[in-house]
Amino acid sequence: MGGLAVRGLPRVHGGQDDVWARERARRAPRALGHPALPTVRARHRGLQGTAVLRPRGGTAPRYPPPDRSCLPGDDGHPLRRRLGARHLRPDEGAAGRLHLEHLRHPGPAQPLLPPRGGGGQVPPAEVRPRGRAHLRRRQDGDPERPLGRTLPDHRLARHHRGRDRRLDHAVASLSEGTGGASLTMENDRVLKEITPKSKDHSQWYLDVVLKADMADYGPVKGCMIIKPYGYSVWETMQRDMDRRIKETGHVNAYFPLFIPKSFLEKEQEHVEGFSPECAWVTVGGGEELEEPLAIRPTSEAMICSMYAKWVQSWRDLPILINQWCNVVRWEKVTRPFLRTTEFLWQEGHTLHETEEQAEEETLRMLEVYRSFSEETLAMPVLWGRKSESEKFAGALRTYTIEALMGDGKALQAGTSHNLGQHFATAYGIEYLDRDQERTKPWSTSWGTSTRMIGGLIMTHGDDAGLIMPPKVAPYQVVIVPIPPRKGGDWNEAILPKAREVAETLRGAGFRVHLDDRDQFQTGYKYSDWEMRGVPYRLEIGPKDVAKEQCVLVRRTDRHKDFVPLTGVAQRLGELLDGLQRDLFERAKQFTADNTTSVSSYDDFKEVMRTKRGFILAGWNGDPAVEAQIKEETKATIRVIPMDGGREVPCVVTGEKGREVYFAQAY
RNA sequence: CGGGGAGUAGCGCAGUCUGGUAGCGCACCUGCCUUGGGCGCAGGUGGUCGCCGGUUCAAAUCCGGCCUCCCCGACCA
Repeated sequence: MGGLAVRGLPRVHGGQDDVWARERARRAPRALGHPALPTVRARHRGLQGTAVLRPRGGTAPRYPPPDRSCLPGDDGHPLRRRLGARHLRPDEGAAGRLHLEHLRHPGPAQPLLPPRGGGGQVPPAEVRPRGRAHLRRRQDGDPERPLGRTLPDHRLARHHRGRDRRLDHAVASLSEGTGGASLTMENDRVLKEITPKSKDHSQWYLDVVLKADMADYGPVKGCMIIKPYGYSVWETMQRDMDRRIKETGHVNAYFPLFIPKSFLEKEQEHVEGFSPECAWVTVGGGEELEEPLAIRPTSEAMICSMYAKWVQSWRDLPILINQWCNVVRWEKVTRPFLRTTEFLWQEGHTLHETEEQAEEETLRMLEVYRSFSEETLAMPVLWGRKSESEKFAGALRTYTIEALMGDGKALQAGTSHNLGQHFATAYGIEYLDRDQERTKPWSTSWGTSTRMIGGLIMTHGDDAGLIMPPKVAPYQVVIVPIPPRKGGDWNEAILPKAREVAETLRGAGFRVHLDDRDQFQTGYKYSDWEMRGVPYRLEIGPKDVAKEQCVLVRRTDRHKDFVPLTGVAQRLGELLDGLQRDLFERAKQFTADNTTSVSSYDDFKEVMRTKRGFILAGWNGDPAVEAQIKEETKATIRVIPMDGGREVPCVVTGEKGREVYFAQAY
């Protein structure tokens, strides 16, 4: 967050801290039995409250503090979270009960009002069936009809058949086992509401995205809602990427969403590439527009048009502008984060005097993407050049980073284009150079999007749900206080200690959440936070309080560390660093294990039929051969190594070729 | 855009074949009870059965049309 302070403006999250002071104050009296303030109003007021100016500088926190204003499951948040599928638990025995789970924001720790009816007894209610049936029955005027559910025999039989099938299904899904769950252990009571990765990778991905509360479907195909938990990841990624972009000399700006049709049509190759997926606005203010407006699929057309106006002299160069925005591409097949009709991204657009400078810029940003992906997301990537058929519409050369996903398919996670002078020509960008010659500048563009979140999920997640790399985790640690056995009030001993630990860790700059919901048992909370990928869980119970210690449990393997409370912040920092490293190494190993070098086309096909992954093979440079391989194996050239690749025979024709990476693309 | 599957309560589903009272589990609400890996008991709330039309005394159910979502294939970040 340190880099985002703007001179003369208050820090936004200073205001957030203020919100939290109010929140704590709000909660305190409630525990003593006073009526709670209306949560939503309190929160709302807090958000609008005056931001607090805080001194800049000082010790930079090890991890940026979270924007806690909108995290679900956090105290007082008005949103509730609902979960999906349930499965039969094996140890439920004959009862065959189906289980439920649900999260909500915490209610008061103690009842605010005395129980109704004196001793908490519920007055006897009229016995009625559920649902609406009884209402109609009242109306049918037949007082003799029994209350409760009655069905004609044949319907009753059908009903039982249905229920049996349901139970059979539940039992069957259990006996199929847990696949390759890294967290599976004896007596694991974690319910499987997530399809195992090994069973159906696509379904696993969707389950995780929805149930970990990252996103939800909207009313329009391909337009998802990024929920607070998911958006928090994006914000953290944004902060990190934005810093890297600025460190390399760029500044942010914003260009319009609507692009006149004529603008888009100026670059031939560009418009051909994008017109199939363009959304058009043809009516405004109730009238047909004279010229249709494209909703930006990318902003080259708009930005280059403006650059034409702005650039007169070599002294105006380079222009180094980045923009954070949404774009729309009308996709036929959509998946949350990976391919959505509307998505959020960052697009940089630069102008340079020489080809060398443009190329240097293109490669510099490729390196920014590579380091961001590997250092921040712990997502290892291959990087290199795209083939002609895969390059950006209108570009001279396209470079990319590609990550290998768990199902053996490659994900393009960021691209950087040297646009040559194509766009300068098309949009009439000219300037007087140092020799007083009229000259066209060289342009570049580069982008990364919310798709990276999809890559993040698939790179690290397991059968228990998400695994968040510490650097982008909305919560780096969640504190689960464990109530005392028998009668003890956890308000007295455990919670105060837990709050103290939370404050200590927050003070050390960690993103911390204290899960003090009292309507859920600890086991439920464990599973819940595991599903959402929180890197470390901090347990603190009566035994721990007595020993002045706590337990830090790692998300990946549930390894436990018993840590004295005095050194908990330092230890947590080490553990998070370690986990960030481990996640990267683990993913890197996976990529290495699934990169196969082949010398015959038969081997190529065999690998694509079985394990897939990256295939390193010779290619003679002929687009026809590339197309043939795609046709026959689904694999495309993902990356041509920066040095052009080793000289080896072409895997199809046997002619002289260069070694390139193939894979099936997302 | 082709092939497959699905729209019934917040979620997961039965019921549709054979038209005749809107159901189950969980979630949610209330009270009690529990809490070191998804507690338990009791009582409650909640649904124009995706939309439009048709057949019928009567449609979640039969017929026609439309829409949406998911999965697998051809294009893209």
